[in-house]
This record gives sequence, structure tokens and C-alpha cells, in this order.
Amino acid sequence: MFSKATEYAIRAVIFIAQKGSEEHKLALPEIAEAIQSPPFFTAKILQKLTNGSQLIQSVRGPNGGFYIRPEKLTWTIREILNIMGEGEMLDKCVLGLKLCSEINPCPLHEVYKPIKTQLNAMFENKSIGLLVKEMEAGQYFLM
Amino acid sequence: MFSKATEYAIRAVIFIAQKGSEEHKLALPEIAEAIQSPPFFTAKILQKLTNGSQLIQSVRGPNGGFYIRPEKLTWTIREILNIMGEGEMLDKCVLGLKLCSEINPCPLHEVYKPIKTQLNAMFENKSIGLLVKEMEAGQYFLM
DNA sequence: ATAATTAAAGACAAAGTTGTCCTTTTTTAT
DNA sequence: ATAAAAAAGGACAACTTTGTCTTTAATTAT
Ligand code: FES
Ligand code: FES
Repeated sequence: MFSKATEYAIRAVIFIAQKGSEEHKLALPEIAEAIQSPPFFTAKILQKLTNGSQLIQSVRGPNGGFYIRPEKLTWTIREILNIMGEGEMLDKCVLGLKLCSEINPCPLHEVYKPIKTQLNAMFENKSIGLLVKEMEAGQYFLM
Repeated sequence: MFSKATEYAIRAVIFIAQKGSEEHKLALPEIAEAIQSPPFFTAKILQKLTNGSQLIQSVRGPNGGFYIRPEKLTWTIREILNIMGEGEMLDKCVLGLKLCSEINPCPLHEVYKPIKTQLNAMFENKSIGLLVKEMEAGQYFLM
């Protein structure tokens, strides 16, 4: 459904939100280990998440690492998808027509429409903070 | 959601089923034109659909082209996905965990599970024949 | 039989994805 | 101040996807 980069991005953000803080930053090797992702590749992805939107923060030097500001916990998976450039996927036609719409529907449009609505709801309703809370309540995994 | 190749494959099969027959085979340029796909690339995809499974038939030479045997109209989109090698996508974890299961669920598993069930139902319930019938009843497009 | 037509097959190229490594910059601890 | 630690940034390689083109093989119409 998503690229490897986006999968790693989502898992990394959840892990950073769960285990990190400004006082206890997480270093790259720890993050990559926790989500079972290639470290150098993960570094590139984390840069993308810090650069423009500053969804996560990074600090260089000893005791440096990554953390997420509390106010960013209201952001949702959808925001991560947007940053990673896969946000449009949630608007697209399942058969690849240029536009998914009522006026030019593909043969699967009727069935797919309600599913697409649920996909959108899922990614827009699940905030990072909520996911962390759910992870603490139940038994969930990132690898 | 799917690769370009798979999108073209599904659209091509539906078009061939709708407009072609053993008596009136469809040539490559006509198919590519109808689904707005690059002709040479489409040729490769159609070979994949004829080779092992013979989901579609091909005949070379003058008045040659592609058509689909009536008995294949009961096959579903899922079969096309399998042939194109994207069938596993419907079993996979949305966050890319090695296995999507109750014993090692990712934080999105609970929400995604019912959606995945509907995706699977969609691709397994829509047979090629049914899609053609629906296309003739309503106004649907392949480009 | 011959020529025309059409898909099959293979070679190739451009672009994107995934992944690795090396150097630079920033920051902290001493 | 200096050295160490950590991310940033850039170069690069392997692989996959997408797409194009050329040659070959099969089939049909004449
Ligand atoms: S047009 Fe294909 S899903 Fe809406
Ligand atoms: S484990 Fe991630 S969707 Fe089931």
C-alpha cells in the first residue's frame, strides 16, 4: 500500500513519540533497531520529517537525537503521508484513472468509494498521541 | 495502491472482455488506445496474462489479437492481482510488519482489519463477467 | 507459395526506490 | 579550547518499475 520509506516513517514517528522526549532524545541506531529498519536509510527519512514541517525535532552532538514536541502529538498519520508525498494516494482511483470522480467513474468506483472513505478516516482520525495511548493500553508492535 | 502494470492489466482485461470475442479479436493498438496505456508496455503485460494462466487468449497474424474465453469470465480481479504478483498485498500489514496477525499486531491493525476484509471482498467478489455487465448497465470508464 | 499482419521475445534506456557509505557540521562534555 | 558524539548532507550503487524499440515467429489472406 505504501512505500518502504513511508512505512518506516510512520513506525519511527510512533516509536519516537512513545519512547522519546526533549529530556530523553533517541539516537538513530536505537530507532532503527526498534522498528527494524536500515539505519542510514532511516536517517534520510527522519531528515524529511524534520526539515520543512518539523513534525519531529533533531539535535546534533553528544546526547543528541530525535524527539517530538508535545503539540505535534495531535498530528495524524495523514500528515506523515503528506510529508512523505503519498497523501494523494487517498484520493486516487483504484484502477489508476486520472481522476476518481462521480462523473468519470471506473468500474470499481462504487465499491471502492466507501472503502476509500474508511481509509481516509483511519489516517485522519489516528493522531500520533492517540496511537501512543493505544499502544500503552494494549499489546502492539512496531517490528 | 497498485503498480501501473497492474492497473493497466485490470483495465485491459475488462476492455477485452467487454469489446472482444473469438470472432472479433482486439489488436494491441486498439486496447492501448481504449485504456490510455503505452502500447509496447501494454504488450508485455498482456503476455503475462496469456502465458501461464491463459486468462486471456492471443492469436498472431492478420485478424489476430486478444480475446477472452467465456469460461474465464468467472475469474475475479483477485486472479489478475495474483498473476501480476500483487496478490500478497491483500494480506500484508499496512505498516509493513513482516506478518499481519493478531499475535503481532501493529498499532493500526484493529482499524485496518475490517478495511482489509472489505478490500479482499471487493477483489474476490467482482468477477470479470460481472464487471462487464455492470459497465453495460451504467456509465463507467476505463480511461 | 508469397506477402502482409500481428503478437512474442528480447534488448535497452530512463526514472524511481531502496540502501550504503563518507564527509561535514553542530553540539556537548571535559 | 579540545575532543568526542551525533545528525546533516551528498555521493553513489543495486535493484525495480516503467517505457521504447527492434527482431523474430506465427498466422492469415491472396
Ligand atoms: S474512479 Fe476509480 S475508484 Fe473512483
Ligand atoms: S499487523 Fe499491521 S495491519 Fe495487521
